[in-house]
Amino acid sequence: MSVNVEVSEVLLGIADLLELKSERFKPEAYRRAARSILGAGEDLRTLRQNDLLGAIPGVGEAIRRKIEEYLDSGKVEYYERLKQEIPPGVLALMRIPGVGPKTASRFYRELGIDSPAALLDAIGHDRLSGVAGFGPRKIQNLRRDLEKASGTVARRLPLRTAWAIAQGVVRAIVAAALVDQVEIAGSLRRRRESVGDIDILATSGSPGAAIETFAKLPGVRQIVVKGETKCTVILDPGIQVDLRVVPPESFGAALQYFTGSKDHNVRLRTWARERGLKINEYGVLRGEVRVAGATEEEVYRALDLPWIPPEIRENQGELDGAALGRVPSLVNLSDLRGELHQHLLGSDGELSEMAAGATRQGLQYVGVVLPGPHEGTDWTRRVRRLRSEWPAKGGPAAPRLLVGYEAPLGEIEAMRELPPGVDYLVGLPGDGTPRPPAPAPTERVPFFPWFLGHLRFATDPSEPIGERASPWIEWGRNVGVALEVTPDGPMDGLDSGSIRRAVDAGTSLVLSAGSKAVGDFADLELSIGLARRGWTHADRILNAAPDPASGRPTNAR
DNA sequence: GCCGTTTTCGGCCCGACTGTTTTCAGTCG
Ligand SMILES: Nc1nc2c(ncn2[C@H]2C[C@H](O)[C@@H](COP(=O)(O)OP(=O)(O)OP(=O)(O)O)O2)c(=O)[nH]1
Ligand SMILES: [Mg+2]
Ligand SMILES: [Mg+2]
Repeated sequence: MSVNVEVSEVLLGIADLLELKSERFKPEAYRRAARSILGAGEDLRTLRQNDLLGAIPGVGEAIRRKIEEYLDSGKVEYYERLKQEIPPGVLALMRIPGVGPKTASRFYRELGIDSPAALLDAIGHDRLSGVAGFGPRKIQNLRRDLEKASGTVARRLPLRTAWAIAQGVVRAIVAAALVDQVEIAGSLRRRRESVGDIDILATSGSPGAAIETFAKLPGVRQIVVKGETKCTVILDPGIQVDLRVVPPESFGAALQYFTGSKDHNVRLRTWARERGLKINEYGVLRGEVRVAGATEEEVYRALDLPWIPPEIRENQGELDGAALGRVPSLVNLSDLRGELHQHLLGSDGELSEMAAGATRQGLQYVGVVLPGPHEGTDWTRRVRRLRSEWPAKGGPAAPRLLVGYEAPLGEIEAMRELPPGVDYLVGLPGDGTPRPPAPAPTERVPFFPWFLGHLRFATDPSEPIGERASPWIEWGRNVGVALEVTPDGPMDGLDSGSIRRAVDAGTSLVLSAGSKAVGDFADLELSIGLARRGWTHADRILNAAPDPASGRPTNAR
């Protein structure tokens, strides 16, 4: 587990314990610091070396000291002391839906209940009925959730999985024809590598009917909450989906609210308040008068801010930049000229499908990557056939074919010339490869265009990707090789923190579609999103260039 | 505990939904 995750968990634990002690403001301060550390995208040890721990938003003197204590000793004394005061099972009570610090501490203090199992037992023995504030509905809901939740852990979903499910839900909502505008919001719109739930915003002339329809969608296992403007359901695989419905004139304000992040929202709302304005999901208000709300641009403009791309709304400096009129210019889907990591499956007509898919996506070239061996007549035949069967005669719009050769990194590194018919190389470091080879002396490095592909720095989601990616990023810059970004996450390819470090270091990137079907380039949108989260400009991206295989070094030195 | 587009001290975002209440606390987004 990365040290950032470990420290975040300690801080969240402190927050829970303080909240059980009815402490005000401190719990939120610890939670904000924890979120900020996760979103920082830089290893805490590195930040500490550069004396930058205090630069993390929400980390001040006291939390900085606790982080240092953890880095030095693996423990935080304050946390250990707090834990002595409250049994661990009481914290587990707070994970039950609808049970917060107030309820959990009442269970413990008034009824001696110190774990979810003890709660279920108490309900079984009817010890809750008659206790003030616990009516039959609450008891019934608790029983249901306790029986259901035993053994299950709340898990976050990989971006790509959530994206596919969300598309399906959106299609179903649109098909029901009760909504006008629909947009995916929340962490999915911000393209976080993993998301806790799926958030969807809609406008509708008949919000009540829209919500009823949503709650009855096929695959809905449980309706968690359902009201006039919002509905939360659990889908069959145990995935939570939040739908929020607002009137059209509030769409922009609601999208801004529902996209988050929470810390971005809170900061924005605080700025508004300081200017005598109020921001909520219905608009920006001066007194009773709404001065903005239909579009996000309006909302930000009401605070004299430029629109901020969703992918960087993490309160990690984007607001301070925007206040100075500075918003980074990020790579767009339309900047991509091609895709460099397609494989052949051997199916009939796959090349025309691939070319057609590329054309639909507006791509000018497609790189088909062949595995070895690259010698002998067999290889020559494969390449010749590929080139001759590529539908080049499809008119001026037809994408060009590039041919790549992929092999284990050691083989690629040792190559002194490109195999016959090949335009570029793809080096495969292998799963979990901890360190790159020593950089070759400059004069021995031929300037072939190439990149590192199929990156898998972790073989388990708990492993620290960012930490393992760092030496490769540096190596990539020094050797002049790009690193691949795929939409798969969070274990494959680069995470956005690593991407941001790569951008800062001057390492180039290749954005791939991770195609699961021939000619399917749609998930390039997710790779773009990850690159945007890493504050990437188009000039850092190899396949945003008109001719990525021109033979130039892939990086400016 | 953190922080500064009038504060280095005094504030700390704002609203929906539920269950229980006879007017709102708690939880969640
Ligand atoms: N103003 C404000 N907005 C919030 C708050 N909590 C959540 N939001 C907004 C911003 C979030 O991005 C959005 C959706 O909430 P979620 O809990 O689903 O969070 P998010 O999607 O960002 O992350 P997730 O991956 O779901 O954990 O609602 C809050 O306390 N205040
Ligand atoms: Mg969410
Ligand atoms: Mg949500």
